[in-house]
Amino acid sequence: MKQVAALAGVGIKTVSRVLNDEPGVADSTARRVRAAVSTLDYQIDLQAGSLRRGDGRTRTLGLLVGSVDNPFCGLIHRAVEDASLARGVAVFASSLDDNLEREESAVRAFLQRRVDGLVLTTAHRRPDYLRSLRERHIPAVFVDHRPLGENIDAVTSDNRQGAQRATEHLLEHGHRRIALLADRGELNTARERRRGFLETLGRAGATTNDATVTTDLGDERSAHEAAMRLLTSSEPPTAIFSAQNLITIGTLRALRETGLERAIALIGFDDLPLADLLNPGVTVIAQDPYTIGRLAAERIFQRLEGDTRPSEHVVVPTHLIPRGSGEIRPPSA
Amino acid sequence: MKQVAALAGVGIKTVSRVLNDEPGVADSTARRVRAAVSTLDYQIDLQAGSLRRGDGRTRTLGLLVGSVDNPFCGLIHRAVEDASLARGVAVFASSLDDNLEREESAVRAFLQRRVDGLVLTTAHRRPDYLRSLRERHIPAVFVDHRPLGENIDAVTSDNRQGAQRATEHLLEHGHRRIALLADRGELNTARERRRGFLETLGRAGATTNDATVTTDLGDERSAHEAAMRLLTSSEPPTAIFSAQNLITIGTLRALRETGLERAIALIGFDDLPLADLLNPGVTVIAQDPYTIGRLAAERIFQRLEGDTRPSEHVVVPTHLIPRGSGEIRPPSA
DNA sequence: ATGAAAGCGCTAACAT
DNA sequence: ATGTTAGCGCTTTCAT
Repeated sequence: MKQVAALAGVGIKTVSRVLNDEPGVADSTARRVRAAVSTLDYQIDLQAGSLRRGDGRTRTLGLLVGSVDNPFCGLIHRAVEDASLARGVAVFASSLDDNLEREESAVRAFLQRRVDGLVLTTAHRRPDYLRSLRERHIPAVFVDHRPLGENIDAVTSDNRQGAQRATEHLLEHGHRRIALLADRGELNTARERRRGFLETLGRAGATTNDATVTTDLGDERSAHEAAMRLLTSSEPPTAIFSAQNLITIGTLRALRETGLERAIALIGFDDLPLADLLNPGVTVIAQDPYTIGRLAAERIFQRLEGDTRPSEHVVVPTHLIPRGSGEIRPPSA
Repeated sequence: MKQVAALAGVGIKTVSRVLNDEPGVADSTARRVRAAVSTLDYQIDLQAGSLRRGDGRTRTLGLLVGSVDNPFCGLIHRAVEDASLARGVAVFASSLDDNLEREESAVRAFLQRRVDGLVLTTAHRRPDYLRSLRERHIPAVFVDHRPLGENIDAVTSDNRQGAQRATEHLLEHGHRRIALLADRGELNTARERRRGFLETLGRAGATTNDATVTTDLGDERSAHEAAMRLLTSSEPPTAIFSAQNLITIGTLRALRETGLERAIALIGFDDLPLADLLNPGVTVIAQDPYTIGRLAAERIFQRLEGDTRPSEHVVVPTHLIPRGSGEIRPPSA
């Protein structure tokens, strides 16, 4: 900046003013400064600026999602990016992998780089770093998974209602023996979905014995194994509710292998690309990850602009997309 | 840091030494410092440090990919993240959207934040910012799309060879009237794939008239329209080579709508999730985005460690995955 | 083994 | 309208 000032024949504060579009610079001066910037191919150092700036802002956000190579997370990421780009804010992205330590170190890395705010998915029930964030007045919004406790901004899908809807749909189509294949039990999304499932069954007067609940399915492979066990058992269910993306895929493969894809109903939580082109099409409870990310980013920026309203848990509705697999009726019906 | 020093009863340089694991601090002193850090919940400011540090490194990388919500890009991103995490480096991620201006401003945003290196996908043939990067000695590696010119590190798929392989596969199965549905012509990946396609046809003695080439298909919708036009024409092809992800999906929908999915062969460039569960399964030329990202990140870190070997274009092989759609024979055969 | 002082590139505050 | 000076939080350099 000193060099630019020298070349333009002005003081460095004038260069700073021009580059930050501050008022009080004559047009002719501004032009000379811009010419010098261009000649020297100068780029301002935002980091150095943030060190001295009144608000201390780095124009940087930290984003922690399940994994950056997961389509659901990709859309959240894209929404956060879109909202940030419009405000000249850059986004650090990291993957969580449902790993408690990874989460801690990712948040630490963000703090050490002085991000202005955080959009976080958490694997913790009560993350330790929440206190640090509050002390530093760094706004955080949780997406997808939400920690316990009050006073926390969060945006999630309506997991319970989505699971209810799926279960009702299967009941309406005559099923009574429905199996749930669910994610790791510590995750609150998984718990909410299981609760919605069991409550709906209970309300319909189905005994719990009618339902087989398998939890702690962490990946496609374990879901596949669990589904195979179910399908080859002496009393297989007439319908399956797979409460997560990868679990749905594992189940689909098992159905295909056993040739039961037209005999046993399936509804999956979360949409899959190409789900409509399969035969039968896969009925799903679709989430809206872009909206989740957008709302989370908007909340962060509101907080950064001084919004001090009480924190809020925003619940984004899901919707059922019937495509065939969820409309299969049980044999007896 | 001053507060930590005061609490621990040492000078601030000693705190700095402890936090950076520099030698020359007595064990007992280090313990006192760490206790103070913990009491005050202090996190070092890496940005401020980089301002004064000899190498000026920010421990930050910029990543620009097609779009962060694209599964291909997600895997590149994940690979770059994995390599960076191991080195204590954080990653800024941005989406390109095949937009020239967006690319320029993303790179500018990275430079203003003083990233140590860049992993870039480009929509330009000759990006202007290359000069700036060289002047600043900021290493950059291009992934997927590569700019023209020498002296550029890049990691891409073997687009030409992959297209050759797809075309040969269709020829071997008896096809002579093969249509190519391709991406925007400016993209060098698209050009390479078209070249591989046409060369292979030529070598087989097929006249160019036998091939219908449609280019500039930017998204799923336009691909769908082009495929519908092709399939409902008076002389439809007996096989289609769709040279990109979204184009394959658009083509699949068109085949499904016209009921021709078992009559006309299809090979897609780039794998699709669930492609094996469709009926028929979708034969593809699979790329290896994780490897592309991993090699790119490794190259960046080599450069940062002082490697000055000549730059290199690393070509990652593709492989054909036969699943049914590509093995359909033409009616006459 | 430890600390004091200078300075990285910028912006705030206060000149002029 | 423009410039000067101090100082953000750290690391470097050089003392002790």
